Parts: sequence; C-alpha cells; structure tokens
Amino acid sequence: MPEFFHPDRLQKLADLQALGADPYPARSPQERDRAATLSACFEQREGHTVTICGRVSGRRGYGKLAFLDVQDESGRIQACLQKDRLSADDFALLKVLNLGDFVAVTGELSKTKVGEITVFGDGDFTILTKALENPPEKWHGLADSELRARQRYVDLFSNPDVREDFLRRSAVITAMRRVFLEHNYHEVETPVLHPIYGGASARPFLTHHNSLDMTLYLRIAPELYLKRLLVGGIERVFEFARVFRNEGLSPRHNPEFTMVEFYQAYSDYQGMLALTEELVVAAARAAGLEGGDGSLKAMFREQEYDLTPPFARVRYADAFLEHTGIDLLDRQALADKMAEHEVAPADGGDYAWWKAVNELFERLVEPELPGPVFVTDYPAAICPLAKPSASDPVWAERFEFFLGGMELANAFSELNDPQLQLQKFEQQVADKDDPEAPNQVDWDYVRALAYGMPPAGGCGIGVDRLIMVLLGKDTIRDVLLFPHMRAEEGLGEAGEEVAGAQLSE
RNA sequence: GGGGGCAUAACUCAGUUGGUAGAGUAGUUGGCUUUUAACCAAUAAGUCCCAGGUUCGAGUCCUGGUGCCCUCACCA
Repeated sequence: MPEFFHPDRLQKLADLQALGADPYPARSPQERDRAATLSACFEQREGHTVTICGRVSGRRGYGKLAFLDVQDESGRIQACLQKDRLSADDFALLKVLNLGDFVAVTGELSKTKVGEITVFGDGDFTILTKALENPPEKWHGLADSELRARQRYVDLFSNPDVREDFLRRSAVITAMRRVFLEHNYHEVETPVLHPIYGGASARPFLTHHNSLDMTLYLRIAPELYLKRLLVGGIERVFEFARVFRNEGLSPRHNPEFTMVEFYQAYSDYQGMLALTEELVVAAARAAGLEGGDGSLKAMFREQEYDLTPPFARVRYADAFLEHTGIDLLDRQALADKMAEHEVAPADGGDYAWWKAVNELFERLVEPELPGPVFVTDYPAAICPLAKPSASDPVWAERFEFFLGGMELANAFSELNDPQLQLQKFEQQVADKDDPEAPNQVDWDYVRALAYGMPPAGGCGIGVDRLIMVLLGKDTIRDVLLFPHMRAEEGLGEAGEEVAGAQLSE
C-alpha cells in the first residue's frame, strides 16, 4: 500500500486540530473573488476588502510575514499574511500550512513594493482543506506521462496548461451543441447496452445482464437508435455518444471515445456536409484558433491546417483517379493494382470487390488527403447504411471528412428502403471473414424502417480526434481526461473480479 | 500481437570500469516584515519496478516477467 498520508502532514493536521480548527470545514466564505477577476479589475477593486479561495501553490515565508500563491480555476493570485494585521490564532495557522492545502484569505487588495497585485490578509484566514499528500515539484510539475494520465487530478492542478486545454475541450463541445440547438435539433440519449451491435464495423465489448440472463454489447455506435427516432417523428436529433470498441490502444485509439451523431429528416448528405463544416468551424473558433484576420488555422503534428471555410470537396472516384491514375470502372487496372499491393477480394461478389478497392483507397489515397477535405460519393457496395444514388446506384450518397490525416466524420443520405436494408444486413452477417461484421440482423431496425423513415441525412464526427487537431495534441490521451490504462499495481482490488460483477454465473 | 526504448526518494533527475545510494524541489527544525523557482543553517527520507542468475561484491552485467512510451498491424 503506497503512503498516501504523509506522516509530517498527519502531524500538521493534529497540530491544526490542537489549535481548535477544523481541517475539513463544510462551509467556505459565502462570497469570494476569482483570482483572474481581481487581476483584471484591479483599478476598481484596489483598497477594497476581497476574499480569495484556492490551493496554496507557492509559499515564501519570513517569520512575521508570508507570501502565498493561491490558485483557483481562473488563475493565481498572491496573498500576503502579516503578523500585525492578523489575529494571533489565524497567524498561527501558517505554522501548520503546507503546499497543496486549500485556504481562504480575506483582506485588502493592493500591490506590493515591487508592484504585484496582492491580497493583504487583515480579516479571516482559514484553512479550508488540509492536504496529506505532497504536490509535485513546483517548477517542473508532473512530467511523467503515465503519472499524468493516471493521476490526472494532479496533472490538472500542477500544470496550468493542461487545465486550460481541457477547459478548451469543454468549450468546443459546448460550441458544437449550440450549433445544433440553433438548427432546432433535439439532444437525446439512447441506450449504451445493445442486444445487437451495429451502426459501424468494430468488435464490441461484451457484458451480461444477470437477472435477464442475456448477453449485451456496449454500443459501437448510436446510429440505429437515433434513426428509430426519425421513424418516430422526431425530425432533428443529436447525441454526444460515448462508444466502445474492443480494439488495440494507440495514440489515436482509446477503447471508449466520444462521437457526436446527428440526423435530420428531409435533409441529405449534402445538408450534413454543410452542417459538418459549420460545426468544425464553430469548434475551431471555440478552441481559440481564430486569427486577427478571421482566418482559422490549426497546428497539428508540425503541420498547419487552414480551417477557414469553405473546405475542399472531392468525389471518391476523382480522388482515386487523381492519386492512382486509375478509373474506378476499369476493373482490369484495379485488379492489377490489387495484385501489386497484395490486396485480394475475398470472393467474386460485388461487396468483396469494393471492399478491396476501398483498401486500396485507404492505402494509396487517404495519406494524400491531409484535409480539411470532404470526400464524397463512396461505392454503394461498402455503405450498408447509405442510400445509393438515384442516377447511378454504383455510388452511395456518402461523404467522409478528413483532417490532420485522419477520418473525422462519416455521413450519408440515410438508407430508408427496408427491403434493401435487410438485404445489406444479411450480406454483412454472412461475411464470416469479417470479425467486425454485426452478429445478427437487427430485425427491429428493419421493422422500424418498414413503418417508414423520412428521407434524411446523418453524420457522425469523432470528437476526440477533432479536438486533437484543434488543440494540436499528438495523442488522444492528451485530450481524454482519463484515458484507459492497465490496472495499477498495489492499489487494491482494481482489475480483480468483484463478487456480483461477474460477466456470467 | 511483432520490433525498439525507458523504470533510482513524494516530484524533477544524476549515478564513472561492477566496489558503502546522490542533488535540486517538496517535507521537518531554527532564523528572517515586501518576496516571487525568496534566502541562510540544520535535518529526515529509498523494495534502485519484480523474480531469478553471474560474481567475493549488482542500481550497473545476463535471463524471464510487469508497467509505460514509440513504432507496425487492426480500427475512428
């Protein structure tokens, strides 16, 4: 068992109690000022009595005088505690104060001799929370990337940039939500536990419901439930959905991640394209990427991306032709290329053929698409949930959005022909070679379509990856507050089977 | 899962050819009423990731394992 409770600090806590103080009072001062506000509005508040609350992040003591750095969410401000301006009891608290403790200081807002804005304590000085663990080194902060992720709470308070970045993530999501609401969308929540997994191709996590004795899957996408809502007559829906995919970890993959999916009746993939562009632009603004001239530029992996709209659009077939020199209708040239790259269709069927073509696309074309760019009109055979083009059913009304070398969004004119949908489901389920294919036909979804789903556009955006690009973070771990980690040794039962929480029995 | 790298005090890091485990910060004690990585003095603190092996002797060399990072594969 690691030592969480530092013996010296336990002694200080006892000393604090001996002074008659509560180390963990329930109440804080009713009114308090934020550090950033006091700095910004110093002229108006100078000479007035103010109160600050926060964590002590620095301390410079002089016997009868001490300077404290007090840190709240908004920033840092200095407090000065002097023996001749405080009660003897309050001044004695300095003796039992450690870095990392939370305090409240009431006093006059003024400046020191060297001009630093400072709260000169002359009213109440209280310890609001006694910390029993040492904060990290004050100059370097917490640097070890594993510790930063495992103990994000420490990372957040000891590295101000980290806190700033996560608040920017929050602002980005708020901005996207605002765009949806401006377009009269409704925010909904759909199940996370799915009896049949679908709406994407990925391996699921399994779980088990004890009293129903049934296997359930953590959702890999909310898509099929959101479209049921279109059937039900809710015309514009979105969900910021945590989804779970049972695949390897990497700088771009976490087993659970956030997608925002949205569906709009009486729209189509072109409508989704326009809205996606609007969302990305709003997100970029919220991330603070707007330059003085109104342009939006993101730096990601040492490359600059211009997010000033409109973004480029290119048809799938045109992009393929441009980067490989091959016409997608030229089967012989494609077959030659497949042989060259050791890509082989699983069988003679259309589905297998186009899957192989798409593998070429991912290998040869996608790396040439740094973005931002919309690739439109995908082969219909590999789009089981997209509506084929009326003018040429080889192509589906679908686009993907690429940025920073990653696929960030995927959208279609939603397939609403129940018979065609059933056929596509059956085809997928029959693909035994694909471990990511759905486990069974989602009959209820087919039935829902049978009642009629209005023509609609739908789209899913990978929120974490979008934020990676906007904040210039190389790894997804840096945009997730608590990225998945293996169980830490020596911390107790984490990772062990807990009675009542088994998958089965 | 394959390949490469890292693991030393609470934190940031040194550690020579294999020869008694080190510094700074944080902590503790004392001094100091305008500092800001305050300063001065004293002091405490280690499963050198784990388990084996080689050796008179291992933080250091070898084998195996664990965790993390990078990379490839799969994926968003």
